[in-house]
Amino acid sequence: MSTNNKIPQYKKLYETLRRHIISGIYEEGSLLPSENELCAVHGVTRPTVRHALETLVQEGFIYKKQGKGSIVQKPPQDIGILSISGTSSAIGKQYLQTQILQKPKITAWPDPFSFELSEAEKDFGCVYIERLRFVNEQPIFYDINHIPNIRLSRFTSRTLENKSLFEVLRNNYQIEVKGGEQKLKAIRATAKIGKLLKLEEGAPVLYMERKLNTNREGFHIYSTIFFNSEKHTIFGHF
Amino acid sequence: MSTNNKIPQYKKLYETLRRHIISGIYEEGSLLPSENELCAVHGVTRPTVRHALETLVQEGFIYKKQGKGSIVQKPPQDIGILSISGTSSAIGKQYLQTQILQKPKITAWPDPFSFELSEAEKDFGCVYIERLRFVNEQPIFYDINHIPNIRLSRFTSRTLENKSLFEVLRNNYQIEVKGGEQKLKAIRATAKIGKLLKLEEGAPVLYMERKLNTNREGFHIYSTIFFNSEKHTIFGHF
DNA sequence: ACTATTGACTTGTATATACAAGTTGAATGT
DNA sequence: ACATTCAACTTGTATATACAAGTCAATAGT
Repeated sequence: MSTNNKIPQYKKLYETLRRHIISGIYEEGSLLPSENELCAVHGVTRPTVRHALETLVQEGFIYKKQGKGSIVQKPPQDIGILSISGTSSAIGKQYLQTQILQKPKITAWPDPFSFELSEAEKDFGCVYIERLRFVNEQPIFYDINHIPNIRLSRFTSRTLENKSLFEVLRNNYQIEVKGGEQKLKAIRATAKIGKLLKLEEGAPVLYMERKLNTNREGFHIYSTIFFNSEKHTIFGHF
Repeated sequence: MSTNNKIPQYKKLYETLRRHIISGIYEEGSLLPSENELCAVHGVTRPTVRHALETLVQEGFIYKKQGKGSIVQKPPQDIGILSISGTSSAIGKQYLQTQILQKPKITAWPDPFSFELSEAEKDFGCVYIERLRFVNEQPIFYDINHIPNIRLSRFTSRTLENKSLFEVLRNNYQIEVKGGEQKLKAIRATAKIGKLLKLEEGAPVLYMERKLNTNREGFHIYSTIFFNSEKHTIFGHF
């Protein structure tokens, strides 16, 4: 079979439930099957089921209530990461467009680099991507990404247009973002940033640098983000 | 006894280990006793010990490595919440001073309020606190806090000067912050904000609104923060 | 002197079971 | 008609056990 049996059962169950929640099989606010039902259906014991559910709780897909059950939540965009909350209306994916300014390109790490790199990361060089995102045709989000070039075959030829970078990494390379750290600042737009985000020079811009951890040890995603917060807000769960 | 036995064992063990880590009994990078040792010492079984350790992992106090053990990390300031990272040097608590602009004061909720309130929260009114924080005598952090006035007896008479609000809530009211959501913006300093943070009017200021969840259901902490990011950065884990 | 293997540790996954505690709706009693 | 009790669910906590898999140092073999 294609889905290897080396994957632990609790993780398989987690993946299944996660897929179901994302695909909308369970309505927001509705109950998941009870733990005992899940045991019966998937042929595992309750601790295993609970392990899977705990992971879903951690990532915000469900919350639990004793005596009641596991309640499905509106799936967050990403774990603890960002979503954009507009002043006008909720931003569905249809309104968010992504333009690739720099296609994935293999290069050396910038020197100096804002974060400290592990040895493995230094040795392999990195993949570099620049994107500009639009909400209702207005540029609001300019991000520069550095990803270590470790076991990312054919990554540079993948198209990221209007796709989530995280989803590509997850689906094609089994890389999952697990958390990370970030630095935040409010800065004045430089001429370049102002031009990209259609702001006058000197306008306040939200600036962030982030280092994201993944399930691959020593493999981190580094992003620098410039955000036009004139009409929109960055919204995050944690 | 004073420590009630209704507290689950895994939680007692968690509290104990947490206290030990914070007090510095375990050096950063060193190993915690193995799971089996902890079983023997505390008279519980491995799943119980593992439950306690999982909680510590989630909160960033330790991380685990299969075959090796549980490794102690530099305790984070708070769960997923903020710390301040200076340009000059690491900021120890000795350099961070807090001035209370508005002592805890019982009042009605502002109307309108940035976040939606639960019924219970609306009914009870709130406690209002304003603080200004200094790093090396420079003001960098102005925060406005609203806390629902539910079972917070004698809170208004407590002194918060140079104490963590979270620690007071945790130690005196058993309220633990569990996560939350936030909105981020970069704005121009108004006259008032500029004066408080010693910035010229119009200078970029990092603005955030946050709603923090706690272990008390329906009890949230609401904060509005203005941050002077001229020389410092907000640093956060998630 | 160097390499490979073994064994004793560690954490990770999983089973089977039991009872406590919170929720809910149906049955019961007034 | 209404309130109370109760039974059948739910998740929460905990025990006891087993084996898999990763780490590391001592041991044995060359």
